[in-house]
Amino acid sequence: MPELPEVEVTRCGIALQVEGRRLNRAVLRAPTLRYPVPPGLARTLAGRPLVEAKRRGKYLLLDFDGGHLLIHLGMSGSLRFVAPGTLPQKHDHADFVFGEQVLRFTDPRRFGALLWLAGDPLEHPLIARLGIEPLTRGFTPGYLHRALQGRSVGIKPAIMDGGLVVGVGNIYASESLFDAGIDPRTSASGVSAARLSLLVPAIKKTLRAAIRAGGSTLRDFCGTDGGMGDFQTRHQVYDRAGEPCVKCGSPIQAIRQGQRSTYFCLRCQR
DNA sequence: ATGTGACCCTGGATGC
DNA sequence: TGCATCCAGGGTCACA
Repeated sequence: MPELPEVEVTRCGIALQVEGRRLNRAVLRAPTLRYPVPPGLARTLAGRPLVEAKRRGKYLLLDFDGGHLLIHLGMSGSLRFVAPGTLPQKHDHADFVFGEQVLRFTDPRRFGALLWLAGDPLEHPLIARLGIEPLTRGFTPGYLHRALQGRSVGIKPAIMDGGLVVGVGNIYASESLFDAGIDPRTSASGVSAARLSLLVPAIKKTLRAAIRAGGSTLRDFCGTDGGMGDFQTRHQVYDRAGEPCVKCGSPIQAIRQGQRSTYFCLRCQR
């Protein structure tokens, strides 16, 4: 589920609910997710105030007094506030208790991660090599043009490469390329500067729209109901194979690129 | 350095 | 109903 917008909405909900509060207790039920969960993590966290909830790419960085809790949601992870005393279900791997607020980590596929970083999080190997944040001023057509020099891979897998730009996942890569009218199979270095000047705003627009839509359900996320809403139900191409293109009506194509599904319109994307 | 594929894990959908 | 197969929004790693 989680692409950058959902991670950002999650970060925002955590900031609103528990930033500045003390974590009384953590319950870790899974010894291993994508990586081993540090054995002493619950003890490490107990009693520390949460200074700030940050995000880098799809990584959540919860800055506690004296260290950083790094959380990645993987493909199936989520963080929800649940009422105290709510019984954990099968895939509820962690609870972070802030007084009456219980933040619960759920991840059926266990591709997520919980790590404790005592040092500078920006120097951690998982963070250090990440590319630029797409919603910053530095992410420009010129930046992307330089980053794609000499890259022969398709433009779609290229913009999903977290070493170039973070947070553009499989859904929004297809959506952004549709918005910009670019064929996802075009080699990355072969996309003209003029078209990159369409693509960069398209990526920003797509991500911002998804965050806003998620933001409209923020109260749900912050409340007890846990529903994060359906801010990704309005895809133009993703998961719409064979259905008519919203612009021209021709059937949406589905192909595989690098073991991932890509959706696009043959007529609108060249 | 870049590109490709395997792999991590569980569950849901589909087909025989 | 049961079983096999494939697919899924993430990312890392080994290897050509």
